[in-house]
Amino acid sequence: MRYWLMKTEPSVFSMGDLERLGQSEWEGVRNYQARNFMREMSLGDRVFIYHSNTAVIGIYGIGVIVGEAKPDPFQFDPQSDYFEPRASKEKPIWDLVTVGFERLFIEPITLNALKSEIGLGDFALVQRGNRLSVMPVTAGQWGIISGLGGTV
DNA sequence: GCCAACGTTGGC
DNA sequence: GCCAACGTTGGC
Repeated sequence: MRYWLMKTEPSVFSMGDLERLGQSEWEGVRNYQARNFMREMSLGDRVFIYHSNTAVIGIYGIGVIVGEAKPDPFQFDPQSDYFEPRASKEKPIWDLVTVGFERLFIEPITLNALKSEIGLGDFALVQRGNRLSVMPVTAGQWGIISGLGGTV
């Protein structure tokens, strides 16, 4: 089993939405590196769910991969913001995975807390200018982050 | 709302 | 293949 982190803007889709729905397809990823990471995901992989562009930025809970990568149907929909004119059903470009709800933290693990944790210097999320919306988390990083709270 | 950092596009 | 221009991300 591997570990990951996925970002979301809570005004679009939040950890609370995931809890309410039980699971959700993670459409709209339009970055090749992020897509390639999604293709590496396996059933049962754990995912930190991170809220960006919000008042309290940080990790709000844990999800689990319940559906592996498959073509994102929104790329075929001209009415969608996620439409991709270069894609066809024969040659899709973008994928999505399905994320299931596992746990909502009582309090988020804030970006500030992650940044001040000495053992997380190599973590892509806390490096300057990082814009990747899907990234791997090592088992060591997962352990450190889990120890920062949230699960209490 | 600002703007630095970054990925993508497209002309050459 | 280079790289300037452009659009987007995301913290502040």
